[in-house]
Amino acid sequence: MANSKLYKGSLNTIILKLLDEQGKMYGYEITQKVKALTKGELKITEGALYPALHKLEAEGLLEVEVAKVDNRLRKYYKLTEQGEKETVNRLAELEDFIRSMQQLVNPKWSIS
Amino acid sequence: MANSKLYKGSLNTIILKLLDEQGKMYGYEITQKVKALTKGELKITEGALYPALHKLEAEGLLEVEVAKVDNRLRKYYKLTEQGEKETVNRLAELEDFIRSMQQLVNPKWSIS
DNA sequence: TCTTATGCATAAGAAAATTATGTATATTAG
DNA sequence: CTAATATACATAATTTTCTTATGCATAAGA
Repeated sequence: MANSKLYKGSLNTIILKLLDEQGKMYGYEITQKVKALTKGELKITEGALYPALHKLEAEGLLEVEVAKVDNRLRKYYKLTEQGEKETVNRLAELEDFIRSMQQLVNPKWSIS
Repeated sequence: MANSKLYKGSLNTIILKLLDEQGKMYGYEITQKVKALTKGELKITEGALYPALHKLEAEGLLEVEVAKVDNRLRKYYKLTEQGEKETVNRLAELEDFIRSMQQLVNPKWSIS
């Protein structure tokens, strides 16, 4: 994997953002969605994802709903009310961060 | 600090990039430069910076030159030949990463 | 029938920060 | 004059957040 060491710290925000726009998602679905959106550039490993989901749930930002599809288990996660508020803050922070990174690595880029 | 948990993994590349364009810099100067470039958004802590510089030096990407200015010590770092090559690769990787993050958090943004 | 895909989970270890110190000199403000 | 801030380096303890390696189980495709 190319960017294996790069996205530390932003995984939680990515999860929140995806749930915010998709309504509800299950773990495996999240890994596939990220892979698709970034054209394979970013791959979320299960070892990172599941603990992250559990932690966000423990923090009260997510809630779970278990479903059984095709005899296989799925755990759908969605934002709680508190989760929606936090998503706004964390997304703003992440966007600022991305802007800052751009400023550092390539000041010629502009955002429109 | 706002983004304290966000820039993990990219510090090394930021250091390399700055040294690439500035020629040589010393540690404290790097912290100030990053603060200035990002308008205070990103603050590199000394606890992160100095070990990172030492590690990059140990990897053969940086070389040091000690100077005394105003009776105070300064350690100027600059890229080795190998460091310049690595900078190209790591910068490209970081730029890809930034693009991917944008794709995830704000697909409406475009880069020009 | 064997591999790949789907779907969850956790444990061990590594990487990369934060936080808290420590040392020392120079400058600025009260 | 003296206390606080800025400059300049460094490291140790701890925490956070990943990677890697497993493990279990069902479904689909070659």
